[in-house]
Amino acid sequence: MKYWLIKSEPSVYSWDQLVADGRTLWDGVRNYQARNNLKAMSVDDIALYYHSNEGLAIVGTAKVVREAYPDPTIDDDTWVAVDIVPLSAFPEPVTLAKIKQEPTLQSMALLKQGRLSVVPVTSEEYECILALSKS
DNA sequence: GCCAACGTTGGC
DNA sequence: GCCAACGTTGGC
Repeated sequence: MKYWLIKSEPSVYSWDQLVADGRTLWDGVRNYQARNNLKAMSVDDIALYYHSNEGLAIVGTAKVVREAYPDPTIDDDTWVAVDIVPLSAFPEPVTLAKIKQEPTLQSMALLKQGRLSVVPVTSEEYECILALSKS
């Protein structure tokens, strides 16, 4: 079991939209590092769902239900997509500001590599964020 | 809306 | 193969 964090701009595809759809394909990744992270995902891995640009917070968790396959939105098998379903919505969104204040989370890939849209999360970081989401 | 960070492209 | 120029992302 691995943990990830995936970013989406709410104006493009929000958490609410994911919940409404029940399932979606995570496509459109055009960055090699992010692509490699997508490829490293396994079924049942959990991804924290982060709203970038607006919200600036992790709002819930999603589960990987299909491993990387060629991105159907582009005619180039360099790029891949995965399928995810919503798992649980956070009672309290965990904001970026909060993450920056938390000593345990200082080394998160989210902070180190701000521009990467798919980043790995350690189990320690995951547990910490989960705890913050309940406060 | 601005700007910093950083990945990618292309000329040499 | 290096590095400058450029484009994109995302926080503020």
